[in-house]
Amino acid sequence: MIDWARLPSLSSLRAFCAFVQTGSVVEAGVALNVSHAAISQQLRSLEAHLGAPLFDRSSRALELTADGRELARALDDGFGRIATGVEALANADAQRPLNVGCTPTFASAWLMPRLAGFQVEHPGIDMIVTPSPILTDPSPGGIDVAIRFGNGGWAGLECERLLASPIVVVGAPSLFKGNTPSEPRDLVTYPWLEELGTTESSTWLAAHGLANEKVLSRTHVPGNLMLDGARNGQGVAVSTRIAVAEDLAVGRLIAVFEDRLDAGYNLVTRPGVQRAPLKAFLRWIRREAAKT
Amino acid sequence: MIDWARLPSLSSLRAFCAFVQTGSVVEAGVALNVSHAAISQQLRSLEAHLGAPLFDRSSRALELTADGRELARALDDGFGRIATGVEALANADAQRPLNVGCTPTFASAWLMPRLAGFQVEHPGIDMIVTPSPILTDPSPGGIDVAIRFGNGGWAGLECERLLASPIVVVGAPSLFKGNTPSEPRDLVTYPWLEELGTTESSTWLAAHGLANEKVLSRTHVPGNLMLDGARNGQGVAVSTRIAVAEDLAVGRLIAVFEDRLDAGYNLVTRPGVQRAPLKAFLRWIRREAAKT
DNA sequence: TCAATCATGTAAATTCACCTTACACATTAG
DNA sequence: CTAATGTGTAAGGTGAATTTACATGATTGA
Repeated sequence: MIDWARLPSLSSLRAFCAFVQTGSVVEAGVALNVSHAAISQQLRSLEAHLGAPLFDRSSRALELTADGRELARALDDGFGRIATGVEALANADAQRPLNVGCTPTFASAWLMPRLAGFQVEHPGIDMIVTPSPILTDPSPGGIDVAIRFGNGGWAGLECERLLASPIVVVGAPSLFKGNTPSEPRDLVTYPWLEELGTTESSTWLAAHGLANEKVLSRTHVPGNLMLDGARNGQGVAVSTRIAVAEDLAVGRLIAVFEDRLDAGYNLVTRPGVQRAPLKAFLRWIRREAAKT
Repeated sequence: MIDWARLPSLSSLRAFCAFVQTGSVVEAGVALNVSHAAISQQLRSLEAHLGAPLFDRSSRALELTADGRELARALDDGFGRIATGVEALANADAQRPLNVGCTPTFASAWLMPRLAGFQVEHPGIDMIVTPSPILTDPSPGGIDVAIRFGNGGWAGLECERLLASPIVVVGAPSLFKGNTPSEPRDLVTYPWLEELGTTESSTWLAAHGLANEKVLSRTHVPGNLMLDGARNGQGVAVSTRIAVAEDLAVGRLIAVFEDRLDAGYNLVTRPGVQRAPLKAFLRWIRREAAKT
């Protein structure tokens, strides 16, 4: 264990190290971006603290004493190791891929089509998109940012609205055969599709006073298949307007109900420091969202 | 060459290192003798500077991330090396013997008899006394302090009056046979003794208007033998009152002339920092001189 | 040999990084 | 549940470090 109290001020050690490396008080000042006077005083205070002369001041140019050279070696080693460690961290940090968590639906409908643009802008940053229907929290070394649907309120996380998007219930035109449901209750006569691990359909039904109704059928499918199924007319699905925007536009799906709630997709991050790649991604995705 | 601009503040690195070693913010504060809040802020600023999360703050006790552990290793190594270097220097410095330069006469007459007292007070400090008739300057790694006769004015050195002492011309009673000289001129009829390498006799004669007088004889002897010769009645010698005090007191020598000049012995040191053993010696010798 | 230049030293004023204080809040233990 | 413990944050204070301005002494070149 290091006895910090016995160490001289780190500034003075740094000044000494810089002086040794540059060979002059003036240049050491340049290296540390301070005036030569600052260096001069630090060197003096270092000598005073150690109680040993480090320089032979008999000529104009300072020369190291034997003691001084010994200390110089130690400092060069020590600070060198520290600098290396810090650099390594900065690099490792920049290179670890950026991990984005979101729902499979959002990933395929909104994120993936745009992601190429980000990678063109930031060729150095590798990415992992982790689609998962369940809420996975950002964690150090894991997910950097999650894109979640909802209206915030996740404890211990920072949340920022990315895109407002109403919840919609969709189905293929072939499913309704021109007989579009007009009441939520009408939907219980249709088969339902639901993402594995979620209960969005129940939640939606409950929100519309149909908590105890039994629907025709419920099919749980892996996330990315839910909308595929809906497009094929296999049932109705609860989704978000954003996720099905394209399908609605080309008429592949019909939105039979749309909730005007203050909900949407959010950027969810850990509070505190954000590493550089994450910051770049957040800047980019905010801009993309604003384009919509 | 280290790129100092890229390094985070050394204080924050130190705080992080202390935190790792102690395992808690509070204890790190204790180790560095600051408040826990100071540590907390430093850690935060370090994370911000590096742009990488170093801690998992999900529970109360901070836990290091993988990045954090890596940095911790680097810092522990680096600061460890630095601390070792500094310690080594402090020790080496304290152990190198203290080197005192003075004239042989002063050494044997004044310094050596008292030196035992110093070594009793400071058993850890080894000493070298380097008697030399010529002026040897204090230098790093060499003489720590010189004790010189004169009245100052040595360029580039610090000078402090230790003992006032007139110059005296002495001879053995047997030499004068009761016929003590009363005029400086009378002395040219006696044989002279002089320290090897010095010209004190000529200086003294010149100072008394006898520059061109030829004396009976001049014998140059190694320093410590000059007074021995004088005691044996082999001639007159120029010395200082201090150096012959004992001889005068017991009547072994007679001071035939005494100059009342502002001269005496001085402590001559290099300006700047003084290592611990030197400081102790200076304190001691000032006290000894004051006793006289 | 003399000024001109260059490198370092010093003093005093200033600034800003760092610290303390004080309070808040969360977690763990009893 | 309350108390004890550990960390976070804000605001304000302080001193270490820095700058500025000038001095000194060495070196260089005319």
